[in-house]
Amino acid sequence: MWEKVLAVAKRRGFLWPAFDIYGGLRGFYDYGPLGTELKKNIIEIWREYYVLTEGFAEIDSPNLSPEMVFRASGHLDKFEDYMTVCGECGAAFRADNLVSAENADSLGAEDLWYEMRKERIRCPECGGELTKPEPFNLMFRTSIGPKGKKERVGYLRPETAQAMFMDFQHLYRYFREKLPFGAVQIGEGFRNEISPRQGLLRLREFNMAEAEIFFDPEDKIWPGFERYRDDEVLLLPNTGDELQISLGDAVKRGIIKSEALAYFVGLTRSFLLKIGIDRKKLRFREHLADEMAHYADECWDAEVLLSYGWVEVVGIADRTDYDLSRHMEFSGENLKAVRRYAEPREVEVSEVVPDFKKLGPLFKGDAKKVADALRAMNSDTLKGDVALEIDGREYVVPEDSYRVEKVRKKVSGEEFIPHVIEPSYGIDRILYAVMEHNYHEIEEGGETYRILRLPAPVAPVKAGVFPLVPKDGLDEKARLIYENLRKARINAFYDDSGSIGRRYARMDEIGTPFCITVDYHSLEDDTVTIRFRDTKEQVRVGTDRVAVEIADLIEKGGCTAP
RNA sequence: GCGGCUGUGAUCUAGCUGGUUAGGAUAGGGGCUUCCCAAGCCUCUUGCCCGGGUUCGAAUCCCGGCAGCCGCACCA
Repeated sequence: MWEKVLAVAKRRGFLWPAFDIYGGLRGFYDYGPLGTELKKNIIEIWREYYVLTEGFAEIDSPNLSPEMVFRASGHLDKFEDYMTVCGECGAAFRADNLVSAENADSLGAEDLWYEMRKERIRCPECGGELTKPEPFNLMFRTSIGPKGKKERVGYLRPETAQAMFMDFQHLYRYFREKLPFGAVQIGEGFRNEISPRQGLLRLREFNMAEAEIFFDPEDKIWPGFERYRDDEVLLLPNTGDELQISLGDAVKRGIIKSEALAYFVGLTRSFLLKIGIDRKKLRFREHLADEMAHYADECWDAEVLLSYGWVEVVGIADRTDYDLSRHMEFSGENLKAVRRYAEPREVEVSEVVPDFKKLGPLFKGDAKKVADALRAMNSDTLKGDVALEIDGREYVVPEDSYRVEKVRKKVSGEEFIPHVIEPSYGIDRILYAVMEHNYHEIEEGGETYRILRLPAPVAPVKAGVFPLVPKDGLDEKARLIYENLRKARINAFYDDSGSIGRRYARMDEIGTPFCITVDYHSLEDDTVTIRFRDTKEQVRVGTDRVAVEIADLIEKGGCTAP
């Protein structure tokens, strides 16, 4: 099946293997003119959901990041696996899975190699000799800046998400310090897959659309949940069997842990159906504990049934406070939000008050550093002389150079690290799925007739415009209609070659929902026919009404006569 | 990365026990014809995955690479 879909995609200009004239390279595709348009339309509808409807803020950040970002995000550690290969049968294994040491996954190449030899580990498949473990990271590494001292290690991002965490402070302020809010980013991600396969399903450079929704972990009630509460979804929880259930009930029964997460399951489902995913071939599967990403606490994948089997197209993960905490730790910046009280409260807190009259003479220029360190200590347990270590130097602070005081303070709120829910969409996979789910073959007189039944809003070409025959002024009239459609920002396609049937067929194959034909009748009463892809029905409308009608039909999304 | 199968115009394919200008169909362009669903006629365009070897001569045999499919492994 995918061969057929990809064959049409290639022939008609949706997708081409990249670098084709040099033999191609696995895991890279070019989008042709129709594919680019289709992708654009899918992304535009995604924006309608996330940016226009939800009011989330879209940002756009670099593809290339300095190393520290992925130290903080965990991608460098968690994703640097050590691979060992069998010299006999060629099977590859993760070295840390073979050795019995408890901390195996944190060992380096040398230690793993030592362990492997100590335990006399051989190939679990055939008993052959294994090679020394080699680090393997799925991120593309490069260097930033000129060679030499100023050179820095950089990586192409494996997800767009990190920028939204790093920009948290800006975003928080942008949203007037109110939670929940969301940020989105649409862009490329890069993963150096060992073995890309199956067309668009595993690319090394791919398009993703991600949203990060920041919220107060004590308040996972989601304001707009009503919108999807009664939607029936097919769920596959990690604890039991597949079930059809409304999202409201799924939350009530604890199958999905929060309304917030369930909301994005509902939103995702609505989006996927709108762009043409077959509702019978869509389910949401909960990750098993051991397949969860290092940052996730709960994760539901939207999966679509393709000829390859069930394929993940969207991951909706509860990333908790993992990312913000890590970036706080690695950057030293404060990435917290404030939970404001209705009324500022008076609270009594104990505080360390350094006595500079004593500290000054004692520590001279270091006095301020010492005082800061003192203030940072737990005032409840502080007593007596205090030994401090700052920047490798030891200080002993005598008991009489500070005091602990109870202070009454006005507190207007408390700080906390927001939690994050992340719906992450693989655009390329979705685009392929939309094509496959809408690809139909009809046998007609021994010939195979292909129709791509794309919903009108995603179809790359909205309308074909034809003169029934290219003479007697029919062609001029058709060209005029074509021009008018384009002026109305409707992507139309003019064609006067060959027979009318052939032209309809061409449009059907690329998923064009409507065809407008100028016939001899048009010359008399200034009407033309609109032909509907899915039913081949035709209706007549006035020439001056065409652009409005088509715009209206696209809006409605259907592809049959009204 | 390993193993199996495979690679001929845009697509499907013939040729592949080595031997002239690689044949067909579909698609595509131009023209004729045509009053609504791949009709017909004329005409034209595009190809042996890449590199090396064997040979007088390679699409054909051998080696390597690249790519595709399937299986294994991997997949934050």
